[in-house]
Amino acid sequence: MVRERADAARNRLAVLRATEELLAEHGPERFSLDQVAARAGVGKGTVFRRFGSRAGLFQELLAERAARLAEAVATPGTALGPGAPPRSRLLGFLGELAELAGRNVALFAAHERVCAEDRYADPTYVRWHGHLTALVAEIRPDLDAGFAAHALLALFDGDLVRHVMADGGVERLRRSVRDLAVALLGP
Amino acid sequence: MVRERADAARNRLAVLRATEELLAEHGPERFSLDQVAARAGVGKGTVFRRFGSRAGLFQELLAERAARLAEAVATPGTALGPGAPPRSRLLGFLGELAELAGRNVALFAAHERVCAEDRYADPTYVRWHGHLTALVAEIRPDLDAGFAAHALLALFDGDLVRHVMADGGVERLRRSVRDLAVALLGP
DNA sequence: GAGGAATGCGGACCATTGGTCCGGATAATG
DNA sequence: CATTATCCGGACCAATGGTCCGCATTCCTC
Repeated sequence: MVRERADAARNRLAVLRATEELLAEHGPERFSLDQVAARAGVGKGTVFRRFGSRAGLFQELLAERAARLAEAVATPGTALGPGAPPRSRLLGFLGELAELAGRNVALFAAHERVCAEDRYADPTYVRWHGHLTALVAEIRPDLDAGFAAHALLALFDGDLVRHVMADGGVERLRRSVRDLAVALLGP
Repeated sequence: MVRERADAARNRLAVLRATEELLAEHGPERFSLDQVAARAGVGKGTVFRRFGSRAGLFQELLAERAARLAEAVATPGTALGPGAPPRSRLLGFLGELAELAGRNVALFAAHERVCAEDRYADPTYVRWHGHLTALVAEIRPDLDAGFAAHALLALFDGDLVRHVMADGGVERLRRSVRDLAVALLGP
């Protein structure tokens, strides 16, 4: 693999930053990739060459935002990492997810909307789902773990998060998620 | 209110039937309203005049399919109606919803996709959500009932349903939903 | 059954937008 | 500075949700 050319790197960052800005400005409203390109001071072709499609752009942005969490989950010895008791791993993970969703509502919404076709194809979703499935299977072997994992991830649906946070902020989201998870996992 | 003209009624039915056919044929793939109009033997304008938008079409179709359930839930003295114990009302309702979702996977998926903008605007969703919220509040007053109701409805996400049913059929869906609900409601 | 008003029809038309393409520009290399 | 591989940009394309209006159909009244 040859090194990324300087202009390519510069443009990639410009596009990502422009997307963030537009997400912040437009909130849940949809915006076109023309706008992204214009904001980034770049041609439309560049956006598509880099990210392949609208979906690719948001997937990459989400992956970037989720990187820290992914690392925390994979590092042994930490509160969320392998070795910790599964129950607290799961609750902790959901808490972090709530934090992440709260700080990136617009991104979450855009990402879902764009991945509606087959969300199971998105790497980040798949990773989260796999993680939760394993934990649920360990804690409540009597449940359909895969199904329960999807159900838990559904709690972070962009519209739902926005709706809940509009009246109660991140605090309410975090508490509601936790209560539901506790109820589901049993004592 | 003046009576619906004969040709209007005929065309409305033709469009609904055409939509059903296309849903059955195309499955989860998206199809255009041009196709619907062509299949119905009708002009595109007719489709839009009747239903207002793509969303309106699927909303009306869903409402039609959900009519029987809505009636069951509202009729006192029946298993799901007012007067029955809340817990069995809730579990029964979810069971019926699973049945409905299983028989209309493509419609559920299309409906969600189209209502992604603001699903809380869809009358059917709102009705279901209200019903569940009331029941949850009665059974588990300690939970955030509105949030829990959204979470329960998320179990019928079109893609999730399709995924679960692909390996286990309606039976697995029904069982998984029930297990999760039981776990959530407590003993 | 005839006449006229009200309503509905249909498909040409529009605007938006995701995605493609290629001639020209730019950056790495030596 | 020359060479070459890579990248850029915006014109272009196709699909599609939605609009519009001249014409046809239906319905009501007499």
